[in-house]
Amino acid sequence: MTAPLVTILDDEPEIRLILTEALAEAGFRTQSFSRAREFEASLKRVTPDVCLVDLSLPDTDGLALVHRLALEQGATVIIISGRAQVQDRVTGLELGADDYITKPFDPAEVVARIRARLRDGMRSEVQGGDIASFNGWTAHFDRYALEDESGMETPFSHAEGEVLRLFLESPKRLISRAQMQEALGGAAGESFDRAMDVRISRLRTKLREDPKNPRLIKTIYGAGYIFLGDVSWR
Amino acid sequence: MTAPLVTILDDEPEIRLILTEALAEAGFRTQSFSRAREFEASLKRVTPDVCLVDLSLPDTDGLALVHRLALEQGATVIIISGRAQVQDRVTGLELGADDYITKPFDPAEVVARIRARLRDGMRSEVQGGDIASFNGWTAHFDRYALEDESGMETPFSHAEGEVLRLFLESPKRLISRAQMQEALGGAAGESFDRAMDVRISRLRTKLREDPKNPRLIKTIYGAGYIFLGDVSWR
DNA sequence: GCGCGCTGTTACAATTCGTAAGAATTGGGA
DNA sequence: TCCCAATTCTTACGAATTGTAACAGCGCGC
Repeated sequence: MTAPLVTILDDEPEIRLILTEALAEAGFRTQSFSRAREFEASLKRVTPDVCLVDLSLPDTDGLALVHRLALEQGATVIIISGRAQVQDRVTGLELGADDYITKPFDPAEVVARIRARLRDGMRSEVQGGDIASFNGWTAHFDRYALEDESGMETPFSHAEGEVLRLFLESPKRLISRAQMQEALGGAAGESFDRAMDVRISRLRTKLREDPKNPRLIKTIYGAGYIFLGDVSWR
Repeated sequence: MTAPLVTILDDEPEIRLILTEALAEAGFRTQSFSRAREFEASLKRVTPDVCLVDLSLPDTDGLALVHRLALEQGATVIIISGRAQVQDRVTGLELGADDYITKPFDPAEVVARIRARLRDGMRSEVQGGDIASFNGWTAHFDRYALEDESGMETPFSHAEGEVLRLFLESPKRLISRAQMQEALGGAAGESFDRAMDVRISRLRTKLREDPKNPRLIKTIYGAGYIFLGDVSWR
């Protein structure tokens, strides 16, 4: 799978530089343009996944460009503009832009917003199911099954999956009982806390833990639990 | 076509009021909630097109809620928060939110951003034909038949087709029982819900699912169903 | 009218998951 | 070291949820 392509259209060289660097670091391919004419010409050759467009361009009406891109070409457009008035933002968005970021901006936020746009392009596509491996096991959350080293699968229930996911999301870190209740949606204070023990117990069984000597799910007496194991998500 | 449904989750009554009015004026249907618990309960009945969520809720960790909504339920989430730091915005977006608006906000901008989200929901819905393929099967809705890998066809009924289409239109996403009733035109509350089980059971048979270990139509106890399988429409 | 397939209803089996209760473990203090 | 109370584990049980077979009503074509 090739990296997503992001184009930058801005007449200030400094902005182009900052964005190019930040995007490259985030793993995107980039192309940058200082003039709308060149940019539009390039569209005949490639289709960027996201277009960053500055509105205040010397050679074109930025809004008209956005409109062409977004509504006619169906491109994903994020406006980056120095104009911060609400009215500007509203018109930009109404004209078809997918997002509107005002200068000065933080590159990290730009990256996060680009990712958000790419995500909902993905949503209908083959979303890479969440799969995590640890110590010989592979947890397939998409199909609710735990895979053995030998390839044998043991199904797990929704409730068990919630616990397992919580562990795999914070391995080698103490997870207090309260945090777990919170994450599992249980209203705190109730007698629900005993149910949590049972969930963990059942999960341990499926992971074939030795009760005397658990290797993956450790109990910290009086504090909570800690999941050991080297997790890698895919 | 009914107006899009936007839900508001915020503990400040004033904010709810402002948003409700602005959204109603913009032509949306709205539902507002002050507590996460109620909100999540309502999701079992309806599927909002966009969820506005305030992060600073008294009864839940807002970010965890956003994560559940966005990644597990596949909902479109816009965070509305008083926290304006770049770091907050980035984490919110990384966790799956589609947009992040900081207070104080202008209702007009909120409306514009909601519209932007709805637009790209449309974009992927322009799927054409009446034929869908998934995991070796091909469903021909035009002639009510399921085609095997080997080309063998099994006819399916109208009722079975409704269920199958619903699944194929939202693969890898939880579909609650209530949503399914809604989509299948069943008046809720009646004993019709058992009929739905039967439809699904029959569909499973035609898909030759192993009752002990279904691979395509998974049951999420207490929540609904989820269709795994990589769907492509033609 | 008759037969056939579709679909909802009912009844009962299977599964999930929280609760309760007793057993086991832990850690502190005598 | 030994004992006790707090905490945690495990098992059994039961309520709620879900699966599915069997049956019945309906509509349609012949």
